[in-house]
Amino acid sequence: MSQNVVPHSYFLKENVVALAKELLGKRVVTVIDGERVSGIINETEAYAGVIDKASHAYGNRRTKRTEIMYKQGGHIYVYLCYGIHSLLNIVTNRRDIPHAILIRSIVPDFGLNTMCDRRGILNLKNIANGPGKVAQALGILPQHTGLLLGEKKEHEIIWIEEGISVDDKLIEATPRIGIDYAEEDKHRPWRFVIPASEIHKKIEAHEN
DNA sequence: CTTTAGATCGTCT
DNA sequence: GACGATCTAAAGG
Repeated sequence: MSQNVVPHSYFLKENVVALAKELLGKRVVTVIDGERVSGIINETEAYAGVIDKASHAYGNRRTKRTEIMYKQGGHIYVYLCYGIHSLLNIVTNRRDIPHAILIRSIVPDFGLNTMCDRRGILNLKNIANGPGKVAQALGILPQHTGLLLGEKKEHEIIWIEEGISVDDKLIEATPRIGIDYAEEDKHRPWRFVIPASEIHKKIEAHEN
């Protein structure tokens, strides 16, 4: 069932922007609280560390919170935003290069019931289309910071699978969301999106 | 459909 | 002490 797992070494790649784009179409899987759920990634943002004013690690900022970003690629960084929302990031690049990719949206393809329970009943279409919703649907919390992709810890595990192929022409690149403070870096087109409808087509075609 | 306000707390200044 | 890599409900058009 879990063939085509992407090894965490995949996230050692240097180009975080290219990597964020490549993540589209891949599948995130979690087993947390004994519940397995997964979804196809359809929106990401790249955060280019030291040189990127939108990044928590801008200017080589090293604090207790950002320390995880300086580990090798493939680690999980979960940021608590507005005191309420957990945001799921994957650290990339080699040790001491604090790059990260924010997963902003997934199209659920397994464990819909569990996701609905975790989120509270809502429009199925909007169950994981936003960074806070993604983490909540997957059962991810700030305490999961430090997990390495594919490595089980206390019966909890998160990994990435190849998922589905995506047509490059469907990918839209836009400025990142919610980073007005980032001055000249706020316009960089480092957010990548595929319409959820396109993912649905692929998922259905695959099942038939 | 769009706009707006309120929730809520760890982190850094 | 201020402020977020956000979401929702409610109110208005």
